[in-house]
Parts: sequence; structure tokens; C-alpha cells
Amino acid sequence: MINFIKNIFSQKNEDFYFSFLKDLETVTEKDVTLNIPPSHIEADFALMTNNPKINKYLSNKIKDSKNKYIDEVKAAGPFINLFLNKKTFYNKTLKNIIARENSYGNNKINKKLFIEYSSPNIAKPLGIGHLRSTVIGEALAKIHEKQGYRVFRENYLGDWGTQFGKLVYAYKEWGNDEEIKKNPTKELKNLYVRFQKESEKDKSIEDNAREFLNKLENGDKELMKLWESFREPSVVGFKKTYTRLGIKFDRFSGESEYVKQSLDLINECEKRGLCEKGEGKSLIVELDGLPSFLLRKKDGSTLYLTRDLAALKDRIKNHNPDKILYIVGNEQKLHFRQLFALAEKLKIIEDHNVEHVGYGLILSNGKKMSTRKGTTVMLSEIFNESVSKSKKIIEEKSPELLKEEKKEISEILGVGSVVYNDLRHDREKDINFDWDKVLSFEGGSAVYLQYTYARIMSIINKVSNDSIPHKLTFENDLEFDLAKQLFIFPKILNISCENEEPHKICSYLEDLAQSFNSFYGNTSIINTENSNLKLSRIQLAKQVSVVIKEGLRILGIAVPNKM
RNA sequence: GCCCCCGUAGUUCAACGGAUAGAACAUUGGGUUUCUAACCCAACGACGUAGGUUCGAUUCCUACCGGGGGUACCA
Repeated sequence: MINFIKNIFSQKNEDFYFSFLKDLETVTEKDVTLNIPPSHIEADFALMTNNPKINKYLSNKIKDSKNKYIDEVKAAGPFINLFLNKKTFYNKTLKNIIARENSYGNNKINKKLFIEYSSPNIAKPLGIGHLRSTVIGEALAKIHEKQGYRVFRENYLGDWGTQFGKLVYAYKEWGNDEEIKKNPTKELKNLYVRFQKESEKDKSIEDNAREFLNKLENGDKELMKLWESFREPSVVGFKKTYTRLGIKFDRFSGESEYVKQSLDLINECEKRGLCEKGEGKSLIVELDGLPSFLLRKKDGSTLYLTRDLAALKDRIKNHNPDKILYIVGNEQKLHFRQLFALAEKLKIIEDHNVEHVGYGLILSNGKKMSTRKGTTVMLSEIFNESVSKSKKIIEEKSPELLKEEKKEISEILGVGSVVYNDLRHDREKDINFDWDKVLSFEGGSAVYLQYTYARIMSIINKVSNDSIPHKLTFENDLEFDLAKQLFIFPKILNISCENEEPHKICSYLEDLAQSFNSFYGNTSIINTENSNLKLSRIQLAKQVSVVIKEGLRILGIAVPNKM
């Protein structure tokens, strides 16, 4: 936080800092935070410390510094209330953003991030559940890039495991080549669902499935060909969705790549005495404070965990990242605890920062969605529904737009709306899937932000002179509050990155847009008589649009120039 | 059984241990001869229960109640 304050108040080439901050070396990051106080407090900003000593020290320092940005300092309990020199602050803040444009808020952390996300299972269409991993992962990737990380995006496909044995069995029993050719993902899903149903009646077919997997792991040529034919069309289908979301992975990998390496790691575990023998060829691991788990099946096949272990080792070896993130649902928390604990024992992790970033389930009627029970909603279905709704509304509200524009804008609004509806929630918590909420285009939606952006674009297109005044000025509180909110953007990005919480950016953008719309509704911008004030207001609006656009870009959401 | 997560307006969600708990939707009442009313203004309305720690608890701890998830040959 100190760094944050320093960064902001001491931009290079900007005469813009508090001299007292030079003395802050003795105070650590965690001691002070910068807040915008609640509305009933008069101060512009508040520094907060939990340590009365630091509090007193700081407020005295600030008072003594007599810098031109602060008119008054008042200590109040744990707070140091700062009363800014509003004119100076307003001018400098806007000038700073004008100079930086969309690089405003960029940080210079020079580190490497490896992030695994989306990671769908082959032979199943992308469902609403995968949306979370996909959009949270992409947002976190961009948030880190904004902080200065170099990011490697990997999509680790679920392309191995007993589910493939099941699929092979189902295909051999009930498969129809023509149907599969017509619509591969749909037909393969049907086969999988059929297997689940049949296995309820006859448990023994699950053994058949495991046998097929075992054959696959031993390199059965006929089965490998079949596997290949299942995998390819799925990947093609996934890529269509990623393109629609504007997501590009650096690599598509899959569990299938790690069968060999995981067998080696299993041997290593045996050598080191990390596991005990169980029934057949099965191996069991027991680690402190964790439930014991299986390392190898009794028929000698690998498991999800062992393949993941090999993948982790491979990633560290190939990329040597400072940080590794797994964007995977909370229901796999135990799996990752076990994985990381075992990797520690094997000295794979060492001093690397490896983290499971979990997220809540998307519930339907309070229950987990299930492909088998047909309660899952397909991602493509949601996008199509949302886009067609936005198209309808555009027809209604903006009939004058060209046909091409309508099409383009409805795609931007429809997709953005779905993505935003997911990201705006605290990722740890479960989400109740609600069509009305997904398709809501009012306050608290991406469309609200996009609409605000389009409004600003409209103003900018109307003005003939948008030159930047030497000194930017303002007249009312609404304008000044907007400057304060713009000022805080880099801090929001920081917090959002540190805690891996994209929803913080959503809340921020909603507040910002709301403040702007309030300003817009109460003040005329282009009819302002005083020309200096008018130009200042145009700049204010413009910089709000810069931050909204950049904020949404980080969340993976586009903005339309009109709507 | 054991482990993990979650209980905030009628509903869906916010709130680094801090100031009078914020929004949106719904409901009620206002606003457009002037920059996009997909908007703005106003009213109404909430921390599951009981203790504890703290100058201060929605936030941390304990118990209970309620919901969800996980728990070895799925991923």
C-alpha cells in the first residue's frame, strides 16, 4: 500500500508527491491503507492505520510537510482524514490519465505467471460450469498482465481417464458413425449419458470401461485411433467458443500427454517409500493431516492426481514461473491439497508459488448441475439466448442503426452480459443460475457499463473542440468525486490482483459508471458556457470512458462505440 | 461420521477488523421542447441464533441451527 501511495503521488516527471512519504520507509506495507471515506465524512481521502503510533507519526509528518496538495489533516481515531487542495488534485489526476491513456494503472512487476484455466473435458460440450473457470482465468491472466506479469495461458484438457473407457464401451455398444459425423460433441455426450444410465442397472460395465482405459494406457492401436477421433472434434468446438470470448491460449495440453511421466513419478514415490501397497497393483499414499488417497489403480492404470503431478513437474521445468495458478472449482479443493502435499514431498514445488484458485459452483435450484440429469445449461445456448435478446432490444431502442452494426453490437452486449454476470460475484461463493439475472440489461450488468461508455463516445463525437485546457477545472461535487474515483483505479487493480478477485473491478466500475451517469443526468457538458469548464468536462468524460473501457477489457468484455 | 465452503433488504449480490452495512431487481412516487430514458432523482427495506476476543466484529474464535460440496480405484 505504501508503494501504491508512493507510486501515485510520485509519478515520474510529475511534480506530484507528498514529501512526507520519503519518511515512510519505517512503516510497512500492511500498516496503512488509503480509503475514500463514507459520505457523511467530509474528508476527501483517509489513511487508515491500526497502530496509534504510526497514526500520530504520519499525521504530524503530513502536517509538517506543508505540501500543496493537502490543505488540512485531521486525525480521527484510526483514520487520518485528508482534505485535499481540490483544484490541484483535480487537475493533476486528470492530466495523469490523459498522459497515460489505457496504460493508466499499469504496474511494473516483472514476474512470470503460469495459469491453467478452462480445462474442459473432451466429448462433452462446454457447459455453464466451465464458463467460470474460463472467464475467471482469462480475467486473472489480464489482471496480472496489467500488473506487469508475463503470462503463459494453458488449457489442460480432460482428455484421459475412465470416462474414455466409458466412451469407448458406449461407442462399441451403441455408437452410430453417421450420427457422430453429423454432430460429434452432441452425439458423444449422448453416448456418455447413456453409459451412466446403463451402469446404474448393471455395475459390471464400469469394469469394462476401466479395462478399456487400461488397454489405452498400454498403447492399444485400435483404441488410440478411436480416442483420437473423439478428441479432435471436441477441440475444434471449444476453440469456436474461445474465439467468441476473445481468448487465446498459448498451449492446449491434456492429461493424455502425461501418462508415461506419471508412471515414472509413481515409481519414484515407491522408491522413496511415500506409498504403501494395496489390493492388486494399487498404491496408497498417506500424508499428515490429509485423507489418504490412491496413487495407482489395482489394474496399474494412472489417476487424475498422478497425471496432474507429472504436469506440474513439467510446467516448473519448462517455464520456471514465479507463480502458478490453477483455476478449478472448489469441489476439487481436497484434490489440490493432496496434489500439492505430495509434490512438496517429492521436492517438485520447492520455492515456487503454486496455488489453487477455487470458485463456487453454479447451482440450479440450489443443487449442483449434472450432465446426466439434464440440469446443465450449454454455454452456446446461453450465449445465443443472450445475443438474441440484446438484438431484440437494439431493434426496439436503436432502430436507426445499420444492420451490420446491430449484429455486431448485439454480439458484444450479449456475450459481455453473460461474462460479466459471472465475474461480478465473489468467486469463492456459489452462484444461483438465474436466466433473468443473466439476461438483465439494467443496473449491475455489463450493459450498464457499455451504455455509459457509448454515451460518452456520443458526446465526444459531437464536440468540435476537445483540446486539453492548461488547467482543468470543475464546478460541482459530482465532478470532483469522479476524479477521486478515477484516481483510485490503480489501487483497485492492485487489490484485485493480490487477492485474485476480479469482482472487485466490477464493483468499482459500477460505482464509477453510476457516478458518471449521475453527473451526466444533472449537468450539461457540451452546453457549458464557460469554455475552460466545458473543455474540462469533456476531458473528465473522456477519461471516465478510458477507465471503463480498460476495466472491461481486463475482464474480457468489449465495448461498443454506439448502441 | 470426518473435512471444506456459505447464511446480509422480498430477490440477486457488495462491504483489507473500522466511521451512519452499499448497490441492482421488485414495489411506490417523480424527471425527457436541451449531450443516447438501456438513464436520473426520491421513498421503502437486511448482518441465521447464542456466547467470546477487541477501544471497535457482518468480518476473527467457539457452540448451535440451516444450505451446499468433498470424502481412494471419476475428473
